[in-house]
Amino acid sequence: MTDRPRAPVSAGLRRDLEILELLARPEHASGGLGVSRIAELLGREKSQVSRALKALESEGMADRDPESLEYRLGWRLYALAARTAEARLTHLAAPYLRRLVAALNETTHLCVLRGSGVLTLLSVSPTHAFRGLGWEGVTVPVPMTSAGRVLLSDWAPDTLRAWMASWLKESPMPGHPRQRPPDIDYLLREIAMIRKRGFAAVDEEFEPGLVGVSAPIRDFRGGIIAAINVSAPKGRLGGHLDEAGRRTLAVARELSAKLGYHPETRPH
Amino acid sequence: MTDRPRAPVSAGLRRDLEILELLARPEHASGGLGVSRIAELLGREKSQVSRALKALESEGMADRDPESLEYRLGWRLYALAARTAEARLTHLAAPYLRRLVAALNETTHLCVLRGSGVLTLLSVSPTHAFRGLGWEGVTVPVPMTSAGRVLLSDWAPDTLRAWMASWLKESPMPGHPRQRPPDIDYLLREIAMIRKRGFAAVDEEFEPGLVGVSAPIRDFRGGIIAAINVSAPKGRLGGHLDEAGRRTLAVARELSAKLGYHPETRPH
DNA sequence: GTGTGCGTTGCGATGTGCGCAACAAGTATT
DNA sequence: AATACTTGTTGCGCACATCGCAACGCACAC
Repeated sequence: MTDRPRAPVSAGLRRDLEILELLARPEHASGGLGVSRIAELLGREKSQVSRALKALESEGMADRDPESLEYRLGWRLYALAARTAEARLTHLAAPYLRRLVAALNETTHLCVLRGSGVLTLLSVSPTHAFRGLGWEGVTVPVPMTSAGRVLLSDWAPDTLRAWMASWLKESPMPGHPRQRPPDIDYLLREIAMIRKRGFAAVDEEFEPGLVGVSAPIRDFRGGIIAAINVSAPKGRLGGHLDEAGRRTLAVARELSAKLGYHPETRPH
Repeated sequence: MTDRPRAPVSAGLRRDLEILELLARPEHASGGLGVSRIAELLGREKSQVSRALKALESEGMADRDPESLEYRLGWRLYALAARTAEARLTHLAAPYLRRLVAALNETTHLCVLRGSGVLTLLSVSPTHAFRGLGWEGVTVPVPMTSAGRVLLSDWAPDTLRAWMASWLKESPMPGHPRQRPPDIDYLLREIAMIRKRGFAAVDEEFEPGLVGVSAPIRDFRGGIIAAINVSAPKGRLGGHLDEAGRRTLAVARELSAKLGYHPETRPH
């Protein structure tokens, strides 16, 4: 307020995205939301929300049910999303994940590093599972998950320390308050092991009773762009976690090859 | 310029979407675009484009390659869309099913793969038929129904074999003891035909006297997420099953487009 | 050296979004 | 029926964010 030297703010964009993010929350996605409720949840003036939503609707970013006057996400968002790099990767990866599911009979995920979290792009579940649906589009903390560690595993140690320090500052563990992140040296040792054997395994570090393995996906440039993850209750997968890791790694290597990766193309 | 009586414009949003739309163009999607080129294509000041893109990037709507300084679409679009795809489907499908009902005068269903069966999310019947209470919430075995076969139809043959094997183990045909599942080679041939002509048809395989056609629904990721099915007594629909299939396919394509599916999103 | 291309930044004038308050329309309460 | 609630939209003045120009930093070419 006093001496902001230059405030490169884009208030409108942030407001619009807050609204869209709210519409995307799973608990609202099915029903839709009205103006007043959105304004209340966001702590904004309903007049602003009304005008913003009208604009969003006229641009196709939100749809409105003419009867109930409730808003939901619009067609244009989906059209745009189809063109992202993530969509292409997801599409290529789907058959590989299905093969892994057929082999292991456990749910598999395709994950990427997004900002300060691990974003799940795609989940594929075996026949006996209730339903995937849970994790797509959701982010989980990086350092406690096998997928997150794999995604960090080609970084230099000092880069990693710096990243981890800033991550700790900005990530107050929303939703998982009891979890404490691992200390950095432990993480570095884990990552060294990941590089050695090619895949990561975690045993109840992220969720009690849950184990998981992950292996990296590389593209033609040689860097890690994504991870394939398998997660399951410890009772089912705990006994043969190592074998699951090797199979995951094998599938990840095939997908990497499909993306143009050659093992000698390692990054600098 | 002179007397805009009331201008409820949201210039910022429009500008941002113009930029995103440009980044989404297939010819740029792989390469990325620089600030000057975007400004030129849009006829805007490059300073504005620079600032707008900085904001978009900070919100995750655009990604920037630090080397080439080129922008492309960001992860957040994908994350927003992925979380709501399912809810959006159930909400959007109803009018399309009704249109199909109006055209064919037969009951139509919206089906998804859930667990080891085909779950019907929504049924729409013509006025003369019994209302409701038909199939919503009910699951039927995958391999004997046209909807089930459609839902499997973008899987690779070996994945399909593995899936089918585990399905046979865990699905003792509850409720339909006299039905024997088709052998796998037959199923593979059927699926090959589905891929070729775009829809599936079954003739009394699931229930004596019952015929049905199904066509796939794809979302912005390109994968099959649901199927539209038309089922009817053979006496009524059997004569023009092929035409019904083509009409179902046409409606399914429209719905897929509404969900953000672009045909060129298909894998090779 | 000077030429081009790129992307970023300072700054004043302009125009847009902000927030209050009034309004319209619908639904429950008496 | 009249009232008191909803919920969503709109008018309007002021403040401030954005626009567009111009200058700048930087890289590369010749």
